Amino acid sequence: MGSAAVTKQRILDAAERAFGTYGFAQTTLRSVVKDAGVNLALINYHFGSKEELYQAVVARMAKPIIEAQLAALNKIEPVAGKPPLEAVLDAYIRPGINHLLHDKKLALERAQFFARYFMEPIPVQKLTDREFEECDAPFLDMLQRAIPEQSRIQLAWKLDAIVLVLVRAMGQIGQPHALIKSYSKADIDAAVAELVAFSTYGIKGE
Amino acid sequence: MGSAAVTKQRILDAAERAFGTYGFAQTTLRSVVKDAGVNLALINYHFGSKEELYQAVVARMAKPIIEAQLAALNKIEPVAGKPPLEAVLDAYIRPGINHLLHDKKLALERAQFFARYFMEPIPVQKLTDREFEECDAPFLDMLQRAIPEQSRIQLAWKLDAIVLVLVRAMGQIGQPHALIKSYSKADIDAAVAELVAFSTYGIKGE
DNA sequence: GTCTATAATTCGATAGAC
DNA sequence: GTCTATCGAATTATAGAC
Repeated sequence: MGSAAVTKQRILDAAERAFGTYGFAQTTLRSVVKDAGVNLALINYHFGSKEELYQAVVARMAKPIIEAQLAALNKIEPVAGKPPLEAVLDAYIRPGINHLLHDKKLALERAQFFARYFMEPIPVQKLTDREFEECDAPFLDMLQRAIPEQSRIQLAWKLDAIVLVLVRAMGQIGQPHALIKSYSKADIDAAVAELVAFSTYGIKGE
Repeated sequence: MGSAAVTKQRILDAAERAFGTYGFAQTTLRSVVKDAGVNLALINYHFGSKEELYQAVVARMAKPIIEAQLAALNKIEPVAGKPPLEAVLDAYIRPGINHLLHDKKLALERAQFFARYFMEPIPVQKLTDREFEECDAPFLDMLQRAIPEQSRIQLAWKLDAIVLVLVRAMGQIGQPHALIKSYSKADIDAAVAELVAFSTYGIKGE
């Protein structure tokens, strides 16, 4: 890999940490280049602007998660003509956690960025509106087949709520009362099971 | 009320709107005074700094909500020696929503501020760490009496998740797929019922 | 208490040398 | 591609008149 590619990656890594910790508005490009060990002007050279840097960080993170989620969704086997609710939620929750936490050295910063990403003010959210959009529709379709008696609006806010809880759980790893106790595979699997159960019964409502 | 008190209130109202819409970092004091119709220098005269203004807004909002939640908690009647889970969650969820949405003219901005408040980066959260702290312990105590078979850590992350979902619901009022469709009492009551059900079954996990 | 005017920083972005 | 140096804009905070 050429030194330019290395520079871009160092900037993206440092930006991920900064945006995840301080949010978009409170992140300064000067702190990013200091952390990355590169020159200030290189951000604008490689990415154009602060907003485009943010979009690049989001895009790099979203791509593998969406691919994993859709792959899991397509593997669901219907039971009695319906996809099992628990399987749909598992396909939604597990790939994101697994991918984000796979590399233990990067897990915390990825989780924190992901948590912060969903909590930006609307003007910042508009910068990356369409990144995860392609994933919501197919999951909502499958949810409606799993629970036809609930409206799409009900399922939509519940799915949104699950993303929130999921993101919250990842952002709090290591803190005293966190759901995910450590980055070990056992703790992660246990947490996923709890999240899927919480979501399944919460959504089913019975 | 003297004109100084009017000025302070106008600043607090405008700050609530701005902080709720743009977050702490992206809110400029210039936009606040423009919205409030007062002079820029009066913010520092009355509140000292941007951070202290933010703390004042949070304190004004938190006080009545906490009082209402604790009052509702104390009214719970045990059934067979245990407080009913649904009653505990109702006492947690309903007072906040009712107080925030009571005044229809202020409901949207209050809800949005409340949603944004929970989603600020850690440096901003530190400014107001202790505001809602006194409310968590008594509710966790009551939850443990309601479901003794679950650990305090399990109940803690689930209660935290419910706050998140609640806050999310309030912050999205009026948007297309929102849980709370309007500020009418009927829509609010319906949403509270759905949230309580979602939380009850999600927490119970069966 | 309220205003005008401005000080003192800080930030994103860029020009131009290498 | 990478660097230094700096511009121009925007911000918080404040000094001083009224």
